Amino acid sequence: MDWADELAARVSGPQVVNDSKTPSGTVHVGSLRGPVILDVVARALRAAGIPTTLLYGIDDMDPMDAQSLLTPDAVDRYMGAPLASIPDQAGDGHASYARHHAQTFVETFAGLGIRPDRYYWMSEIYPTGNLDPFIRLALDRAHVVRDIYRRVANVRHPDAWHPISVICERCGKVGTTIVTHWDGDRVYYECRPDLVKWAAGCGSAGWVSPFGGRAKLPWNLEWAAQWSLFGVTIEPCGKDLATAGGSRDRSDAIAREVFEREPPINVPYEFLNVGGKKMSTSKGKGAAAHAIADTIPPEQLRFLFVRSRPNQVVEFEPEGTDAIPRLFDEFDRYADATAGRPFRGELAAGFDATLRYSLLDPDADLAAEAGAYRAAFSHLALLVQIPGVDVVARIEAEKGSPLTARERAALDERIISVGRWLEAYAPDRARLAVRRDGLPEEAAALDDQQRAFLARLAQAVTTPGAPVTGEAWQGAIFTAAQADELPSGRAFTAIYLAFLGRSNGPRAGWLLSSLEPAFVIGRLHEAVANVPGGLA
RNA sequence: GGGCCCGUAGCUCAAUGGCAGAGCAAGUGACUCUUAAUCACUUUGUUGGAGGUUCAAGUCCUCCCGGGCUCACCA
Repeated sequence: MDWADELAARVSGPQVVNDSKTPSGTVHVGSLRGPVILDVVARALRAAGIPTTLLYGIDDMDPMDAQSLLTPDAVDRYMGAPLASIPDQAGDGHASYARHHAQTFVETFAGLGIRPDRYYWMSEIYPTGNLDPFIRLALDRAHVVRDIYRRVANVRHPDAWHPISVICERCGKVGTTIVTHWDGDRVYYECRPDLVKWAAGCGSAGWVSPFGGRAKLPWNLEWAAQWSLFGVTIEPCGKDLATAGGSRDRSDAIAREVFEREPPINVPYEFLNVGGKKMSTSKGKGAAAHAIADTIPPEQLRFLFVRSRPNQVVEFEPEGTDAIPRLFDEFDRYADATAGRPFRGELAAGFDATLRYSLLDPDADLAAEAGAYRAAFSHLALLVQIPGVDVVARIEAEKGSPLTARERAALDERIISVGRWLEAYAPDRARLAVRRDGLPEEAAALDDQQRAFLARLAQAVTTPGAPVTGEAWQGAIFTAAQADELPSGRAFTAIYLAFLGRSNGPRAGWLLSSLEPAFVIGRLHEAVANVPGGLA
C-alpha cells in the first residue's frame, strides 16, 4: 500500500480535493510536485471506492507584486492590480496576464495526466456573490481575524484594519487599499500610495459595498472561504505554507473561528531539490528547471514524485550524473515487478500502486502498461549515437516481435529524452567519440594476442572487400577472434581501445560499419604496429 | 529569534520497537553473435553526536551538531 492509499483508507464519505495557484509566472518542475500529489490523492480515493471531486482554483484576483514580471511601461500602472485585470504581457492574444499564465499551467497539468473535474477562477467567483456571506462574516468578526493574526502569526494589524481589500474604483488596484470602517452595508477604504512597498495606490478614498466582486478577501481568508464554499475535505500544501504560524495555520484558525468549519485534512509536502537546493525560477536554476521537464516524459516525472512520501525531500541532480537514466531504470523495474517479470532486488509493498499512479491515464490497463516492452534508457543512449543505426528496427529485433503502437510511441518519447539528456546533462563518459585524430594512448594496453587479433581482422576485411553491414562486421570480428582463440570479450576490448580509447563500447560491428572502411583498416594497422610512446 | 522537515553504504532510498537491507555505482569472474547487454559472485556502515527509557532503539524521550525550508510588513 502506498502513501496515497494509506490516506484514502483513513477517510470515509465523499471527498472534495482542492488546490489553487496564483497565475503569476511560469511553472517549473519543482512546483509540479503539488499538482501530482493532488492528483494521486484523488486517484487513490477513487480507487478505494470513495466518490471524489477534484477542484483546482486559479487565484487570479491576487495582486501583481513582482515588477520583473511586467514590461517596464506597465509597472506603475499595474503593480498591485489583480492579475485578472492586467493585459497579457506576452501579447499573444490572451484576455489577461492571468489567463496567459493559467493556460500554461492548465496545459502543463493536462500533459501530466492531471485533469481536475473543474477549474474555478476567483475573478469569476466573486461577481457571482457566492462569497458575499463569507465577506460579511469576516467583516463582522474583524476583531477575531485581527486576534488570530496576532496570536497565530504574530502579525499586528491596526485596530481599524478590516480583512478585505477593495478594488480601487479609480485605479483598479487591490494590493494598495485598506478598509478602516464597516457599517454593515458598506466599507470605507483608502487607496494609499505607501501601504505596501511594491505598489503605489492612487490616494482616492470612499464608501463602497464590498460585495459582488468589488472587493477581495485577503489570501488567508480567501483560502478558508474556498474550503467552506466548495466543501473541501482534503487539501495538500507545500511546506512553505505549512510551517507553524504560516499561512496554513492562519487559514485553519480562520476556518474554525470565523467561518466555523473544520479545515480540510492537510497533506504537507516537501520540495524538489536540485543539487541540494530548492528549485526556483528566480535563483538561476529556472532555465534548468524548464529543461528538466522537457527531458523527462510525463510518466517518469510523475514517478519521481509518486515514489517518495510527500514529507520527503526529493533530491534530484541531473547535471553530469546518471540520475535521469536511473529514474527510467527504476520505472522499468517497477513495471517488471508489476507485470510479474523477474526483477533485480526487492521492492517495498505498494510498488504496483506507485506504477499505476505514475501512468498518465488513470483508467489505463495496469497489466498491459506494465507488460509493455521498454528499451533500457542507457541502451538507447548508446544506439542513438551510432550513425546509421535504425534504432526502431534494432529495438524491434531485440524484442523479437513488432512493437505495438503504444510501445512505439513510448520508444519515440524515450528517444527524444535520450537526445536531450545527451545534449544537456549526460556525463562525458556517456558520450561516444571515435578518436579520429590518432591512435588513443589507451591502446598501449593492448597485449600481443589482441594485436594479433586486430591484424587478422584488418587482413580479413581487406582481402575480399570490407563488410558493409553491422552484422557482417560483427561476424568478421567473431571469426577473427575465434581463429586466434581469443575470448570474445578481449577481442571487443581491443577494438574499443583502438577506436574509442576505452575498454567498452557499443556493439562493435555496428560501430565499425558506421565508419569509412579505409579509416577502420588504417586504424587497425596503427594499433597493431604502434606501441604509443611513453611506455617502455 | 520561533517553527517544521530531514540526517542510514560512494549516490538515491527501504526497514508494525525485534538478526541494518535494496537499487545504482565500484570490484572479480563467465560469455561463439544483445558485449555500456546478460549472468554469477564480492566489498562498503560508530544509522550525524551524547545521554536516557526498554529484555531489545535506525525507530520512542532529552540535549547538541549539520543541512533544508519557513514565519515575524505578501500571496
